[in-house]
Amino acid sequence: MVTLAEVAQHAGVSASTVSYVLSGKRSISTTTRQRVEQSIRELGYHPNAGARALASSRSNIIALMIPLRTDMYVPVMMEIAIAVATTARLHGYDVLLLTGEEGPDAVRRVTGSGLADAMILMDVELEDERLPLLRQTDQPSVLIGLPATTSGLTCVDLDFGATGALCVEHLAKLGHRDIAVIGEAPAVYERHTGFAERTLDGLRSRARELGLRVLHRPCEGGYDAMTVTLARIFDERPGTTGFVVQNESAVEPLLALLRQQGRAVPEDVSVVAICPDQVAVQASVRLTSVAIPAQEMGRYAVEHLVAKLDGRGGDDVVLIAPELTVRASTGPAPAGS
Amino acid sequence: MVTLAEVAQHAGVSASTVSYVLSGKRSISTTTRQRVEQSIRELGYHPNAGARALASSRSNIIALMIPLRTDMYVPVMMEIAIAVATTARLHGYDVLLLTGEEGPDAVRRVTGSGLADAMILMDVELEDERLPLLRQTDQPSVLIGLPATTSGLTCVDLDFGATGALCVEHLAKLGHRDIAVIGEAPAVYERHTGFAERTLDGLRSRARELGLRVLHRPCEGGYDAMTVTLARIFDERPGTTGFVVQNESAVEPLLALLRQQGRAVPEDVSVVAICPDQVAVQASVRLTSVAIPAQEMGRYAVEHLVAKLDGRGGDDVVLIAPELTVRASTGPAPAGS
DNA sequence: ATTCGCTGTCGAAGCGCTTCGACAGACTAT
DNA sequence: ATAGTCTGTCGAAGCGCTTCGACAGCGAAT
Repeated sequence: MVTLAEVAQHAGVSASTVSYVLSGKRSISTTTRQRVEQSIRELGYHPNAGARALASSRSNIIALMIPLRTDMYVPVMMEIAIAVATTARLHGYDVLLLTGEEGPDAVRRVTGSGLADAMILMDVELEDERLPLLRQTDQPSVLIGLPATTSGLTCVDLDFGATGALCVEHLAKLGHRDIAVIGEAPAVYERHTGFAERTLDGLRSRARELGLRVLHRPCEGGYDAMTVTLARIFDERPGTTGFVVQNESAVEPLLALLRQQGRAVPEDVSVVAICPDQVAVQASVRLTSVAIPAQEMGRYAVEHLVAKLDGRGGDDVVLIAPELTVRASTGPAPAGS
Repeated sequence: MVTLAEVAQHAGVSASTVSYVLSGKRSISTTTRQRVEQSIRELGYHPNAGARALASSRSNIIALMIPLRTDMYVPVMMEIAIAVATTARLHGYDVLLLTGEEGPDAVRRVTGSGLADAMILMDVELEDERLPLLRQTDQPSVLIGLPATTSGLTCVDLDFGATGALCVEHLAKLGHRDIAVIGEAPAVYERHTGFAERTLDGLRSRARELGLRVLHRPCEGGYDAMTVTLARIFDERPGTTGFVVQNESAVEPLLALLRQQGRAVPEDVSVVAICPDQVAVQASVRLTSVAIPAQEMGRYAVEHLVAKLDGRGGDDVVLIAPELTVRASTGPAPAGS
């Protein structure tokens, strides 16, 4: 293992000079710099991460806490994780992967040990146990998601309220009057993750303004659950022609069942989904959808943290404006309805 | 930030004693141990990761290199990542998330800087550029996947050869004679990731022994590609009654198209998939499938590394035996065929 | 010619921990 | 009673780096 001292000796300078070449924190003459850089290359030197962290009290690592559950939003989480890792590298940071399993203890461990300089938390609940710890520590953090109170915190999320409103507006514009919302599994509402409620609130209040009727049904994914849910919906509101789906594992079952019942999409029934673009494009009908901006959230989170670690920027709640992409699953409401 | 020295002072012992309490590397009297542990709790002490890494040349971190691509096997990769993170924590390790983007440089960086004690590599190609580096370094590593030559390496993977054979055996036992294999996208074969070829080889040679006919067609996911592929298959082999699908994004399109063409599953046509259980269960027909043992691979990789870091165990190639779960998509071949 | 302020370099201290050798004291075996 | 063996604890060295203050050398300003 090559050390700073060896590089220094090889280049005929002192260790501190090499360090300054590396960090750029003091000016170094061009000739010296080149000589040092040459030595670094020749010897294949890599600074020791531990020593660096100890001396500078900076680990150049960002911790990313992902939910343990793999039953929901897997592609979204993956996309966020990859965006975080990629963006972090761009700024010279590495990413430590934590699972939600450890809960608040993980936060304590990371802040206490100096393992990471900052944290990104996903799957934030309204009254998340980790929040008090984040507020106490002076280590920067970003939440992906929105808790009940955000004072002293930095958050980024899709504006789910606006998303709900946007979906219903689109359907209204096409002449649909009776809207059904296929929501997340009941467990999601019980866990108080917030985004599902926010979507619903935004959707309902816009629907009220536009004079639409809304029926909301939580739904586990899969064919069996969807069969029951759909039957109930058409029972209660036979005139339903617009669907908003927020559960990606309900999308394909819904389409299959509608087909099976002889209801054509989009001629008889329109469907808007809130899901990653990939799901929308790969479905059996290309879905009009509002995408979940996973990449953008991941990138924003890292960039905010980097800025904060550099002494720039403050707390901040960013709600990303939803964008609705029209594809093949929505069309004018049928004349007879 | 609380340091070892402060704990030592608080407990009225020397710093080294506290260190030995923490590591258990020397015997400590019960009374002293308890006093120290008490102080640790009272002060909320967490050892500084950097200092520890520097002094012990052990970071207690395992690096996990995941592919950057999010177009394939996302749930599998996520499951592996989570299994790795969870298992690692169980053994006192944390996980550093690297993307494949950096390629061999990432390997150099990690081994050179002592950022991690060991690495797990996913998405291994037959002639992977990272392999020479792994062979050089004395840092333990595990590949998830199988390169062309495995000498001096540790690998774990599903036994895709046996998987192919198992699928074809199952169909043969049910009386199917004409089998079509829906493979991965052509790009996968060109990238030489190996598993697709191995599946095919195993499948073909078992089919030959059993006297079955096999037609193999690579296939991009999605409905349009599947439509073309399926048409060609029934064109060339109208008597095809058994399908083996290795591309999870082709599964649902295939089922939909078969339904649409009036071919009932499993009465007219049987389908075996090679995919995560979750996909198999959530499909519109519950699929007979061979699962990809993501958790098991992740866990094995970590446990092997931990053993190696503790000075136990050596190089080793582990191929996990496939298990076929019979669900609702396979049945006896139709009488007339 | 003297002073001043740069620029570029060096030496040394110290970050918080692990680990090695030393050793006091309590036992056991002779 | 003596030597030998443990057990439990301590002090000190050092891991490889960053960073602070010091300072030599130089050109610009007086």
